[in-house]
Amino acid sequence: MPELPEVETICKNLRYGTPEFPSLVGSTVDNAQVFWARSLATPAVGDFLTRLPGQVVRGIKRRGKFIICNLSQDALLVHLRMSGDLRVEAQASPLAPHDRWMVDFTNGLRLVFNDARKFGRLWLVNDPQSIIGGLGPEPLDEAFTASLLHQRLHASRRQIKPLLMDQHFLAGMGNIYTDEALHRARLNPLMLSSQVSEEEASRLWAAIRWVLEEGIRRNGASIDWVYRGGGFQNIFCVYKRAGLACPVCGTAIQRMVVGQRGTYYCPVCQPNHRR
DNA sequence: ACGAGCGCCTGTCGGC
DNA sequence: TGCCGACAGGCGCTCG
Repeated sequence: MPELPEVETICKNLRYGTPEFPSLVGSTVDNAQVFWARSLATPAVGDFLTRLPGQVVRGIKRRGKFIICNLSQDALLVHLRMSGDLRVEAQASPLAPHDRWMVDFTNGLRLVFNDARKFGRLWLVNDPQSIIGGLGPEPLDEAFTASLLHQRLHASRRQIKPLLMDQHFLAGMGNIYTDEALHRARLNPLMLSSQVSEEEASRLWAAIRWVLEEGIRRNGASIDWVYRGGGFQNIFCVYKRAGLACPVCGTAIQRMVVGQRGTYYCPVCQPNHRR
């Protein structure tokens, strides 16, 4: 579910606070509770519960789709996967269905992880690199240039869509933003990465940056019952729009399956010339 | 070095 | 109304 812009939005709320709650930064952990043990990837629950109390939140950042909460000793890493969500609230608030774990702070704040599908994961580690070390470039970093993208595309011969969604190739793209970026760049999702020209790579680079930046500007996309408040879904060109008119040319958007994922594209704007 | 299939889970929606 | 399959923002595994 959440892709880079949704994760960034959640991160910002934790880091800077919201109208309702202040930033988590500076808070000291009082205690933690785990309601669904499999949400915790590492360490074992007992370790987790004893290591956390007393640690202070030093900072909160994002890498790809990971939320990294730097503590005085360790780092807390959260991956939301398909349906995960993090919220801050007062400790008097009632728990909600699907709450999987929570951390209470000595200042009365509570961080809660809600995850209907139970795919989300949490790690408490000394070295975050052990978890996120294999991630590809950060798409909004200055270091991620059009020529780097072109070069990396030519390093493999894969269908472009699954490659863009491979977190080792590029960190943060998911199903929605990939479909939107490919449409904006006028590239067919099945196109082989090694056949993307320099000009096409340049278009794709600009499209990736645009959809991610616009997604962040609009606080992500709200699709289901989670991630309320985002607005990116209002400007989808292709995603979940099968049968509707392409906003560029008016042709009916089509759906196909690529790499086991529902894939939306315009057959006219994104023709499949080469395979 | 690839892609396909599947497991992990719960909820929603459309068709019959 | 109720049941049943398809599908959903992700990712790691095995198997050709």
